[in-house]
Amino acid sequence: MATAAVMAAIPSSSPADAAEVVAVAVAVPSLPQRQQPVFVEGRGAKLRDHAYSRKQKSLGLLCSNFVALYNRDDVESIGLDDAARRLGVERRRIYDIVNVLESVGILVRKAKNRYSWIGFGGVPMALRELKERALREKSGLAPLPVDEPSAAIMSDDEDEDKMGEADGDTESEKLSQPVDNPSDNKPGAPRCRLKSDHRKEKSLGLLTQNFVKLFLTMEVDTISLDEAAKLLLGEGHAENSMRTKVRRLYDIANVLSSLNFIDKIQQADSRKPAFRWLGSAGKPKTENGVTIAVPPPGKTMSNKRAFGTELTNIDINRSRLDSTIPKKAKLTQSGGDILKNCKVSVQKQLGQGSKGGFVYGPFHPSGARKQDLDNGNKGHTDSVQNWESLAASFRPQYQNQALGDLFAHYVEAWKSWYSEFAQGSSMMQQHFVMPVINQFL
DNA sequence: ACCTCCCGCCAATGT
DNA sequence: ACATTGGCGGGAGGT
Repeated sequence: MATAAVMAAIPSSSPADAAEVVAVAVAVPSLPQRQQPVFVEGRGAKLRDHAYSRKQKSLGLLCSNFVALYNRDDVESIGLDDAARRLGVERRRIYDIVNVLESVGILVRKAKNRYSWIGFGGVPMALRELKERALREKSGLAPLPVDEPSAAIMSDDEDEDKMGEADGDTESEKLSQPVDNPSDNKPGAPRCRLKSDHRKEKSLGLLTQNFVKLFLTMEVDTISLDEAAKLLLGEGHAENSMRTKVRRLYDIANVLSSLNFIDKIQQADSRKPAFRWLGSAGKPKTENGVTIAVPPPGKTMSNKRAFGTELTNIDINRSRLDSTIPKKAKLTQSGGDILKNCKVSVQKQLGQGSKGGFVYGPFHPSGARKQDLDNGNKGHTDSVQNWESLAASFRPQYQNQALGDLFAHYVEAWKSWYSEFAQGSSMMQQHFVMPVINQFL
């Protein structure tokens, strides 16, 4: 029975598809050689010319290709089918990629089968959001309701369900246990939106966010996957669910790794592999994951990552920008378009001056050119670069009238978007969204 | 032998 | 009823 799966694994893609993949890879300006799609020689010989290698199918590589394919000025909405076809993978895999990209703000779901490319510029805000939420949860403060909008970032604390598990196996529950969400139980909880969100509680997107939260709030910037799994899961370690959780974390780690959010390292002592958050020191990854030391200047192993720590240096005064928040607007068509257009314009604007001068910051997409630091005026952008400065560097560019106009819409879109899941606690948007946006205006 | 983690079945959701 | 999404874990590749 199960053999069918095994058999199917090999063929998987028709020669035509393979060709397409190659084409994409080649077409991409400069994919760092570390994850060249086509062939991974893997220094160990043993791979016959025709050999099938899972490395060629890794989520990380797929993510790199995905980014390389869509991280450009003219991308508009992304169709899942199209993506799958062009990348030569089954649809299922696209969901994996898209889910984590969305949870870190690089994409937004626009509609069924449709996503909008936000780009790396959307990351700072998403992470800030995440961190805030994480800290809030940590301090036991109200969990910020939030929900839905395709957007990511939904609350949830140490999702722990299914602790107990007493006695032997009995995996009885499974799809039973209405369980709703234990989280979100503040006094006078306005509304329990459970609705059997049970499924969502385990979504890859949520898990991704929780994983990232770990880095954003931990004192150390390194963690092994099973430590993470242990944390993310209650301590009610159900050896079984633990294994599954770790599997998922591997998936996530691989794509985050390909985005350079994190990288795999060898824990100094225990030899145990672990992942390190590359907060503000994005450096091109090397060959095959495992970083070759060369920590950027000022980077020390146990040095606590202070990413986004200074998110408070942003003034809270929200200038005019009347807060009418007209309607809800789910950031569907119109909203998304505005957003997209704005992004395109901005990038265009920024890019025109010095080609390749656009800085992605620490999370420099692996597919982007790496000599983008050549513009001397910025100085050494590498180590100093962090999202805050990235945001700051944007400001001067927006003095342009037309852009300013565009931004008004942009702001509007974000406002309504955020108000959507900030319903109830509008303070959130004042604390984060507004300040950030104000910076731009 | 253990670590990684791809693959695709099939249930939950959405239209 | 059909189409999308995507949890899940078997089990094979990698080391």
